[in-house]
Amino acid sequence: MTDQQAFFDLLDIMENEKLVEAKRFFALMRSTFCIANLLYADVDVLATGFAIHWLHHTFSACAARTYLDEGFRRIDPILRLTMGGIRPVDWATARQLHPESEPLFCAAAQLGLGIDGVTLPLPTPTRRLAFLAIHADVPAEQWPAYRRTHLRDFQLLANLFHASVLENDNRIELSEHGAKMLTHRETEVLGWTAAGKSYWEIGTILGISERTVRFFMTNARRKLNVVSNTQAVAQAVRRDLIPTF
Amino acid sequence: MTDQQAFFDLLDIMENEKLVEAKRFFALMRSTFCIANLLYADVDVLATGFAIHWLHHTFSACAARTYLDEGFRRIDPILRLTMGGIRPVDWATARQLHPESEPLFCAAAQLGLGIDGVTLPLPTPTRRLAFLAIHADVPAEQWPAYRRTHLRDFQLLANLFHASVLENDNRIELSEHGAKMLTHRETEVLGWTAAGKSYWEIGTILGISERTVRFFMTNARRKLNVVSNTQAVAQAVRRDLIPTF
DNA sequence: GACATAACTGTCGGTAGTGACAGGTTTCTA
DNA sequence: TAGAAACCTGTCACTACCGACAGTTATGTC
Repeated sequence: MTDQQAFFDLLDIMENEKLVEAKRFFALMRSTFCIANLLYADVDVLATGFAIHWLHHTFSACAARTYLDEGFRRIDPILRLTMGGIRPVDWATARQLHPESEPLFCAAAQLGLGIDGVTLPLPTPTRRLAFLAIHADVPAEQWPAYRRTHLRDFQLLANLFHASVLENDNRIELSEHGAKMLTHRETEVLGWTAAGKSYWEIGTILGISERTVRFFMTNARRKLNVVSNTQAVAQAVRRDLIPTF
Repeated sequence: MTDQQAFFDLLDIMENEKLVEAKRFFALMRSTFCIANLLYADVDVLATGFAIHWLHHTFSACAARTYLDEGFRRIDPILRLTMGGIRPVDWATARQLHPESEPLFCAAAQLGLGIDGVTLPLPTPTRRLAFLAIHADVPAEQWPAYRRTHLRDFQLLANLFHASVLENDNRIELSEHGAKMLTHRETEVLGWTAAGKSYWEIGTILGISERTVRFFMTNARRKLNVVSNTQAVAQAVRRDLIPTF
């Protein structure tokens, strides 16, 4: 089987080369398998609005724009299923499970995109979640057999590509580095917030203005590198930064 | 190829059955591939000393005792590499990279265990890390070809088994507290709120409406007898009602 | 004297959270 | 077969939060 040999060649590359560019990986995938399009995204699920760390795809600019403009992200059942588990997500299955997402699939059909594909969740232990979406280029009737044969190939290669991306991601973890100490007032205000007090109440308790309470909370949020008071309190309690009362 | 068919049968089982017991998975793996032993462990990397959540293996009691008694865990280079990345870890490679771990491999040889095997890291987004160690039962000279052929099978099947374990593990959390005050959904929503997510984002993550997220949070607030989400999270973290992430 | 840090205050506009209203389904147990 | 419990959804009115704008004063250290 020459098919087999192509896979093994690709496997050798993915296992032995330190860095494999997305463009190259995608090209190799498309030449090895019957793939129409690929999409790889690395998402920080801790950040607000799912901050995307890393994104590469081979879809047309038109298709990408439609997806974003129509707000399909909000109803995309594939995304939901991908975020919620670690099993491969079949697009057809996702479509069946969420009939409300028909507009998305109709739009995809109009753009000439097939509906046969699979998305592989690629979790990491650091609360980031990546996935590789694979859009097959085979007739619908051949899809089940194609999927069954190549899912294992996709899973392994996706994992190796994901490993390559992570290993070459030089981002510095700011959580430890930027963890400045909180001032007295910041600790105080955080403590009262954890006790369920509103800004106005805390201002009254401490004899300062509501605005100033907000100022301290904003500083605390920045120092803890979080986006909401709730998250700040969760961090502070876990790190034992505020006294229990 | 009957070999192929056996793999596909196993794949069908792993994809379609809700719960696959470790014992059965291991038996199926051993009958499908030339495998001597298997070990699956699910580890909480945040807990002190790597608390093991879930563990199953087919090694002999003697081998397991030797491993523990000799403190091999501390010098086990396979474990290190597994914890530190997401690529498959070859035992031979680990041995080469860490010559100081020779005692471990010598002991393994004395117990009649081969040294050809591979360990697959299986990360989750919740700071837990599992792995499946596969100890091959093929002559050393056949190992490279065997590995190349079946690594993809192992990767996919390991992922599916891991998914099965995770999906069936969520229900036994908090059992130590006896009176489980919060429901599963309430705990889940509280956890995401502590992570700084908005109602809309949580709804997207869990695949439910924003309104329903609000419903769960309202119930959680009432049960915890607090007035704000922030206070609820503070209480929940202090009482260890939500997992740390 | 320049600089850094902590404490403090005001306004505006937008988004997120909150309570109270009123429904629904599924699943399990008495 | 009734009822409880968990899960799920919608709308309205109101309040709280949050980022970005633009400041002041006091206390230190180099």
